[in-house]
Amino acid sequence: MRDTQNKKDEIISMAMEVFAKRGYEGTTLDEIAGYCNITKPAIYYHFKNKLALYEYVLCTQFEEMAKRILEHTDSGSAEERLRAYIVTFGQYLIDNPTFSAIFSREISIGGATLPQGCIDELSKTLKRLSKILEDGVKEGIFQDENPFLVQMMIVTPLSAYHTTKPLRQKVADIVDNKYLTVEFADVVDSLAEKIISAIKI
Amino acid sequence: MRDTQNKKDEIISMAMEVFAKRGYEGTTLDEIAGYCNITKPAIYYHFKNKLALYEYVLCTQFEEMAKRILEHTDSGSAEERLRAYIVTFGQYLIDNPTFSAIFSREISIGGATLPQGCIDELSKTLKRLSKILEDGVKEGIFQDENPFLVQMMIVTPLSAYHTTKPLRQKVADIVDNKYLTVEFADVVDSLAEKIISAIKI
DNA sequence: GATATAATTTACCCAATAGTAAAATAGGAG
DNA sequence: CTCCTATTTTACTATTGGGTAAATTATATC
Repeated sequence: MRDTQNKKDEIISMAMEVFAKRGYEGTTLDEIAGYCNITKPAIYYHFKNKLALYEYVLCTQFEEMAKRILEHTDSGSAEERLRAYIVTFGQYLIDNPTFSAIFSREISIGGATLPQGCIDELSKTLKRLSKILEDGVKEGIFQDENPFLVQMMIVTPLSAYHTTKPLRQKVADIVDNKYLTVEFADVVDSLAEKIISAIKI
Repeated sequence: MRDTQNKKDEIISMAMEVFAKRGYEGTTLDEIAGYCNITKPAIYYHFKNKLALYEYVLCTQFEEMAKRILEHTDSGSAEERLRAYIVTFGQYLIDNPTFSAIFSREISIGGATLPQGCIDELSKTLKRLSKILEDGVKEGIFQDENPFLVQMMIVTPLSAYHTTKPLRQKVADIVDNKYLTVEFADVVDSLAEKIISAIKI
């Protein structure tokens, strides 16, 4: 048999890019197939249908993201773990540049079509964040905060900042030039400090 | 002539709902027409095509939002104006419940397809925010901050929080129940205090 | 009431696209 | 070399959905 795993991986990788750029509805399997130098029915050999491919891509990403966050936030003070939570998420976006568009779009429809697997992974990260915030309160360093809001304050500005580079160029004249050239990694660090200082007692 | 403006307004209103729920690509003109109890070609009498309808809806909303923000942030101390900026945006989402989904989705694709009119309106709000932050620095109460990031810290958590109510229900068991029932207006106030405390000296 | 015009419908066309059936091809095992 | 199975292609179907032309209906004005 031929090396099908490579081709399957290529399909997944290209699918991510196209889904990120065009959204689920705007994506055509022909476009994905084209990037992989295969034809559409070859995709159907590897995946049941378009939705299954999308959900596979989505779940893989959510799993990987949750795994990384949990790994990096399991020890240290509450403040250290909160910082790690934010920075790890930011680093995940850097390492997976197509994820932020897909993630933002799913959030924008309230996760209505998010497969259960993704919701479970999201739950894991939220649970971890809740624990960190709770521990911070016990340590006497954090105020009591709504974890939903803190979660939103972390993931949405970062993924949006990541996707809106072209938009910032278009409104460049409005703002001092020094802010246009900021590295995303610095934005992540800056956000982490702001959030921590916002919830510290 | 019949009262076409009412019907046109109805089309716009229904179009907003459907675009919010399904995204641009996922929206069909037949669905919009159905909600208005008319047929598809009647939409074409009022609008050139699907894109023109979408852009009309989008621009109308962006204009109204920018207008409100500018009106409410033109006097007071930098801190007062920053708080007003955040609260006015939050109130706009409350008053226009379909806007947050549309807005988030546009942000998620980096504003790539955003018509120039919307970019101009967005620029106005960003310019205002930059001015507020600058004034705060002059007043000696704010640190020097990246206005792009502050803008993201305001608009993205609020619009995402607003759209993800169904998602929060799905992960309800993870988090203390008291956080599930928080009113959105309180979330807005809470975010405003956090952002202000984060950038204060 | 007749006429003009505004608004809407019926009946289409056409392109795009998800999905399928069956043939073709490639490569490994015997 | 031959057979078997995995993989992919060719050729197709069916449907959806944006868009249009022309007929139709309603309404205001004279």
